[in-house]
Amino acid sequence: MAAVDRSLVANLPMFAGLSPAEQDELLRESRSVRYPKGSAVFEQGAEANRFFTLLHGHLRVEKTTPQGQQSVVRYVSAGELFGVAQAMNLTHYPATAVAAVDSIALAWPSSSWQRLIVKYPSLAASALQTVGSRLQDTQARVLEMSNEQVEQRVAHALLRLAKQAGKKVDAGVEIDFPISRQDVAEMTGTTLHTVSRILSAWESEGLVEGGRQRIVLRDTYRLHNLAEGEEASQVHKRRT
Amino acid sequence: MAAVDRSLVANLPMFAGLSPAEQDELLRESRSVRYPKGSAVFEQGAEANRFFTLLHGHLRVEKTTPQGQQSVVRYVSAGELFGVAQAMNLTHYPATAVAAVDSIALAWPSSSWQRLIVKYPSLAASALQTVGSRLQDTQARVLEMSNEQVEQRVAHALLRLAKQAGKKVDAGVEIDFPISRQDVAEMTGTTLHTVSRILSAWESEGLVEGGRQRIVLRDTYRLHNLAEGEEASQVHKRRT
DNA sequence: TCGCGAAATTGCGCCAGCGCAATATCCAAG
DNA sequence: CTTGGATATTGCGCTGGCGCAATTTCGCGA
Repeated sequence: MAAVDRSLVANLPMFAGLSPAEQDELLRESRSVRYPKGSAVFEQGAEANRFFTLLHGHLRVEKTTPQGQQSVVRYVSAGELFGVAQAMNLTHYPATAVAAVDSIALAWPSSSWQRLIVKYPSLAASALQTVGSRLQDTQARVLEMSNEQVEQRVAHALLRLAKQAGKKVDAGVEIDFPISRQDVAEMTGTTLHTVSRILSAWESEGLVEGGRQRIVLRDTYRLHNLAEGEEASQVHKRRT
Repeated sequence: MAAVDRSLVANLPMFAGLSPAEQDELLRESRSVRYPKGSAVFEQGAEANRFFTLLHGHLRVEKTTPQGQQSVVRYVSAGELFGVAQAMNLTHYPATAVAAVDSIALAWPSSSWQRLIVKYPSLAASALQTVGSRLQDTQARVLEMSNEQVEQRVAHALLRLAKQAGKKVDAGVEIDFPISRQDVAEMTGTTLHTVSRILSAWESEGLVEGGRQRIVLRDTYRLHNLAEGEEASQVHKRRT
């Protein structure tokens, strides 16, 4: 597809440790693809015939149980390697990736994976690290869900989102893509109702600023305290 | 240490795809270490200076939060590669591994990892697959904790344990290592009280058979139903 | 064999958070 | 501008499962 210049990708993790010539060659095997907001990059259960690096935008990765319940697994930001199912010996994608905003990704055929990692061992290292840090994150989430109250989990989730995709604005740090209360609920294992209540309470305390599909963190310090359980906020105590 | 014969390890995942000579060489770089029941193979936060393959026994991998709450991350069974923190670019172990029974592991110095994966690319593939399937498991757990009731989660946990470390006995399938109610609670994100209540209820329905640090599944079929939420058991309805 | 400590059981009361439902608000399409 | 659908807010009642605590059971070491 559209030719992508090496300079655009040279500092992506996936291309780290490769010579310019090698980077060019790797690039030549890829196609760049545009994904309009709301479209799926791949679907859970579909054959895993490509792997990707996100050049621009944000993806929401979600998983649906056989019973039909959905959860947001994570968000992918620009630069990340994703869809490497094949590398873990999965023949099918274990989740669905949907563009949260208009996005662009580089795609390689999965069939090249074996050949590529032999030729460029740093690719395997890159993948291992990607998968490893995802494992860390996911385990952290399990710990949170085991040991923390809903309010703390929501605080953690927002802080993580802000870190990963935060944009500085006057009011504070804004999550750089549209995200609904429902999405946050699916990330934290609760309901949109509870998330809405919590955010409303926080808003009235000046911790965050809400909006339709929009969240701005105004006081990350206090949110941090909340996340660590150092102080409970007043969600349930009605103002008198 | 004690010389380990190639024939003992040839069919471990880690040694798959290597020639006998290569297997021997890999073996020569390792030491085999005995871990008596209750002893730690490595501790969370310690420098990750070795990686392992478990030859015999079972390990419990647990993680403690800064606030001091503990969770059981998983159990390691014989044959598995573990402690590969270094491969994911972690300098310290993210969790503690404790021998649930007397166990034996092969240990390599982490410093060899880089050299070994260059020499034996199949090692990287092996690690990638190990980490990948752990990621799948962990994500499955997140889904469970988001969408399922405690009872279903406990059922899932037991079934997974039985699959991984089940020993057939007359009464059914027994988990092949000592496991307390507390352990199950820490795997499912609940309290030992609740687990105890659930197991008691199940016992009186003939689903399982309990004991001190001992669980036998008697009716995996009905447990499966429970796990999938097809039928709720009668934990709370007292018999009249 | 006894005694101690870990493991397990069980009753009771409470409350965080869910389910339900009504309403409000916003955005995009026509 | 209007309409319809998605998104968000909020009140109310209920309950699953936790916290607390008393008691029992079991296995191990002396």
